[in-house]
Amino acid sequence: MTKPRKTKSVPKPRMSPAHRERLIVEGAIAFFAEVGLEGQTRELAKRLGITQPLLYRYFPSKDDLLERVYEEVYLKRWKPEWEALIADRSLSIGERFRRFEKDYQRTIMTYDWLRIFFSAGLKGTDLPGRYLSRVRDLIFTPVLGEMRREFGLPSPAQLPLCAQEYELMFGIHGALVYVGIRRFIYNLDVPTDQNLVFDTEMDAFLAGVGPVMRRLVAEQQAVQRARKRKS
Amino acid sequence: MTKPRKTKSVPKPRMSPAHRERLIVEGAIAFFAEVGLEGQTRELAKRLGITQPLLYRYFPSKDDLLERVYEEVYLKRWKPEWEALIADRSLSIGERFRRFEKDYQRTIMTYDWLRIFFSAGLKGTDLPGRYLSRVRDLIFTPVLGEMRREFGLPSPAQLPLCAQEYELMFGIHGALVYVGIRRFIYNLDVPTDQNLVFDTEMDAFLAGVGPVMRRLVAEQQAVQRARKRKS
DNA sequence: CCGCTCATTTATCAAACTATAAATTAGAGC
DNA sequence: GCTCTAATTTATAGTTTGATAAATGAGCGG
Repeated sequence: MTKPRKTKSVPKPRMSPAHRERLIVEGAIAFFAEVGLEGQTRELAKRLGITQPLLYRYFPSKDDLLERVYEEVYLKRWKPEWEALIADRSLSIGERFRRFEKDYQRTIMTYDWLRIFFSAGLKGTDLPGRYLSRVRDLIFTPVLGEMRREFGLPSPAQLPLCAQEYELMFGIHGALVYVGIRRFIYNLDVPTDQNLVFDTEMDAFLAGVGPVMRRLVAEQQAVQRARKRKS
Repeated sequence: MTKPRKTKSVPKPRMSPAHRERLIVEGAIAFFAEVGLEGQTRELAKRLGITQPLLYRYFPSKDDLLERVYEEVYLKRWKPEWEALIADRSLSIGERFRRFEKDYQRTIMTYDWLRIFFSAGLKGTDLPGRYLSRVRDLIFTPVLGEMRREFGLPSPAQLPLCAQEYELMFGIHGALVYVGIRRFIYNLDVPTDQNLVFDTEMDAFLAGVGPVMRRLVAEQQAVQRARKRKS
C-alpha cells in the first residue's frame, strides 16, 4: 500500500506544447479506435488526465483532431519501400507479392488501424476510398503487369488490365484482411499462428491465379477480335 | 406545383399496433444502417413521420429496438435450405459450395445487412460472433467434410479438421464479403457484374483448394505419426 | 525572488440526448 | 351519434454533448 498523499497532491507536470500534442494524438488514436469516432471529448480528456477544454487549445475542433488521427495512422504508416519491392525482378512476382502482403498485413492488422478505418467508412468519410485507390494504383496495377509478364501473357500496354483481374487482387487482399476483421471488428478468436494462416491463403491464391488470368486474357482477346472483325 | 393544402392538413392515419410496429422496425433498419447505431431516436421518429415518444410505446428502450433490428435482419434472413444444399450429393461439393455462396452473398450483400453488422461489431455486440459460429458449424464444417471425401482424404472422424482448413473457408468467404465491404462500407464503385466477379473468385478458390488441403492433411498425418512414435 | 508568459483549469452555454407523464383525439363498437 | 379504448401528441425532466470565456498558477528569464 502506498503512503496516503496529501489531497490534491497529484503532480501536474506542465508540458511543452509539442509533447502534449503527441500525447493527445496518441491517446486519441487509442480512444477513438476503442469507442468509435462518436467518442466524447470529455471522456478522451479524462483518459489523458487533462481537462476537456485543453483539447481545444491544441485542436480547433473534434473534426480537426480526427483528421490528425487519420494522417497519423494511415499516411504515416505507408511504406514507400513496398513499391520498390514489387518492382524487384530478382524475385518471382509470386514471391514479391507474398512478401509485400506479409509486411502490409503486419502493418495494418492492428486494433487501431482496422477499427478506425471501418468507423471512418461507416461514417461516410472518403478515407477508405482514397486509401484503397493508392493500394490499387501503386501495388495491384504493377503486380498484375508483372504477373502478365511471368505467365507469358500480353503486357497491359498491349491488352489493358480488366476489372476481373483487379478483382482477383482485391479477392486475396480481402481474404487476408478478413482475418483482421474477424479479430478486431468482430472480436473473435483467430488462429494464433497468423503466418501459417497467411501462407495457406497465399498458397491457395498463387495456385489458382495463373489459370484464371490466362482465361480472362483469352476472353478479352476474343472480345477484341470480335470488335475488330466488326469494324 | 401542388395545390397549397390547408394548414395541419397532413392526413394522420391511425394504425393498428401490428402495422405501426412493422413500419417502425423497417424504418429503424434503414435508419440505423445509414447513420449508425448511435443514430438518435428523435431523428428516426422524424423520418417515420411520427413523434419520438411514440417509439417508446412500441419498444421500451432504444436497445430493445436494436435487438429487434438484429433479429429481423440476421435471424430471419437465414435460410435453412442452405444446409440441405450442402448435403446434396447429386452435385459435386465444389458446385454445391458455389451455389451456396452465390445465394448467401446475394442475401447478405445489402446496405442494411453489412452496415448494421459492422456497426454492431464495432460497438462490441456479440452478434457477429454468434452469427459466424453458425456459419462455421452449419456450413463450413460439412463442406470441409465433403471436400475431404471428394479429394479421397481421411474423413473428419478419422483425422479432425484443422484450423488451417477452416481458414481456407473463411478466406474465400472473406474474399467475397470484401466486395460488399468495398461497396457498402467504403462507398466504392465495384464492378457492376457481381456474378462475374463472384465466379472469378470462386474459380480461383476451387482451383487452389484441392492441393492445399492435401498438403494440410499430409502435414497433420505426419504430426500424428510423430506423436504415436513418441508414445 | 520577482514578474510575466502561457499551459491548464474552472465555470458555463446552447443544443441535443434518452426517456417519462400527462393531455389529446381518431375511430371501432354499440 | 355517443362512448370509451388506445393510438398519438405535447410538454418536459434530467443528462450529456461540443465548444468558449475567464480565471489560475507553474516555471523560466532576469
